[in-house]
Amino acid sequence: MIQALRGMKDIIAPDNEIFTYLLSTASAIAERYGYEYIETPLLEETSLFKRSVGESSDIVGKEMYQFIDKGGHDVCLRPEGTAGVVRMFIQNKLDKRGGIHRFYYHGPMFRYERPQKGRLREFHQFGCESFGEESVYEDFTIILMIKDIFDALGIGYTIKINSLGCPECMPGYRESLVTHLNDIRDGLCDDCQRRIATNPIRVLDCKNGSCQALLERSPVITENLCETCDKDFNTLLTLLESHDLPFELDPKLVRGLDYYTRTAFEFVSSEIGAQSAIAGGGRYNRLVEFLDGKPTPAVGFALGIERILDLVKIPERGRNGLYLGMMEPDALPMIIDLAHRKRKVQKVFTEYGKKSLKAHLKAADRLGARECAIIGEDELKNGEIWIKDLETKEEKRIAISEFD
RNA sequence: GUGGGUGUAGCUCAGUCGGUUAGAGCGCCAGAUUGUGGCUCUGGAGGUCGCCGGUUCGAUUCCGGUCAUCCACCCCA
Repeated sequence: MIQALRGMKDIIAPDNEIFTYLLSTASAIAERYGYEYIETPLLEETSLFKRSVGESSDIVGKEMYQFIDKGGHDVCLRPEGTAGVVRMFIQNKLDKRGGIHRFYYHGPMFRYERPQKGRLREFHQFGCESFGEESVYEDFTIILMIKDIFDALGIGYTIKINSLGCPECMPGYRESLVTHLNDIRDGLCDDCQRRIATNPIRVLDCKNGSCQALLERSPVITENLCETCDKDFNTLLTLLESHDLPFELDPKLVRGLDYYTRTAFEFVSSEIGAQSAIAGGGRYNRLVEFLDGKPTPAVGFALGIERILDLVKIPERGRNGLYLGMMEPDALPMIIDLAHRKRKVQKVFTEYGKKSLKAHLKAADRLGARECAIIGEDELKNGEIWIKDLETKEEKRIAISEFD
């Protein structure tokens, strides 16, 4: 038997309904915030991710589905969504056009990891990217939008937030951090010793207990921000407070992707196991420039659909649709015609086989239909159809021509 | 990449200290006076006991390998 590849899942009942409900809910909210739908290719040139996500990241270093295509091009399945949207933004010269551009997207992402709860090799994200808006109020608004989405889906969360500074304050901080890290170098794990050279900021969120103990006296990023970054960060925190958003400061929150500047945040849930980040994002003012575009401030986020699937509370849906069946084979053509007519306005189930009334009712019930309409011997003779409302139990018999 | 758990009916799981026809609940199908769903009762269908190999007179059961899956580390949404 051929089965789906490791870490890849079919989205079937009951998840399929939650999946589409989630997407339509999130999309509707994004639209209200002025975002427009965008779709970008699943396959991109590998260098796009090397330059945006960062070669030092695990995602690019060891988790990409990367291969050489028949034309000899180094390509890979996208491991995340932001890079492709930024590429699209630049390629279409939207950076030169100026103004504000806001996009939302959703679709599959691919990372070659060991699967576990909340972590698949093919998984789905819903994300938003806002280009051209420098104001920290945009950072806040995007967080507010995520709140609206999770509230609409009935999902609880807390927010972890940090500021990673900007080109003005980050280099100075990085330098003092590296100095400190070199002092404690011998006590750090192998990974961290390597990170001092490649990406010292990442040492901060090392999960190794002994590293964390040594890091206690290391300089704190939020205490070393430049005036602008500090002011913005405080504005953001004040806004979060005044809107009752449950957040906690986390100076060790370093987004795993290299392109973030200033605001970095993560929405976490305590109900879903070790992979607790259900959404993450932040500001990435430098990324457009890194990818050869005109410097453009940007902020965005992505949420992991599979991670929140079990948390979504979907509104109860009652019986819906019409079930059509017959007890006399001669009536089948009428059923087919009627179904076609009815489908212009509602959901219709048709049964092609001759069945007892009891079997029809049972089938209609199981399908969740609201009405069960049957043509039997008597009805066929009189050009009528028998209809029962499965909820109110009301029954009636009317002329087929008048059934509409 | 590392560690641990699990693979028996469509689903959730029992069970076999190695021995004839491998079980339950749910689900499915059919009946319970002829054309009335959900509840109840009765009956029925459905399983190469993940796969390969070893030990044995004999393996679903023991051993090894393999694959899959789950959980955790790591990583991240």
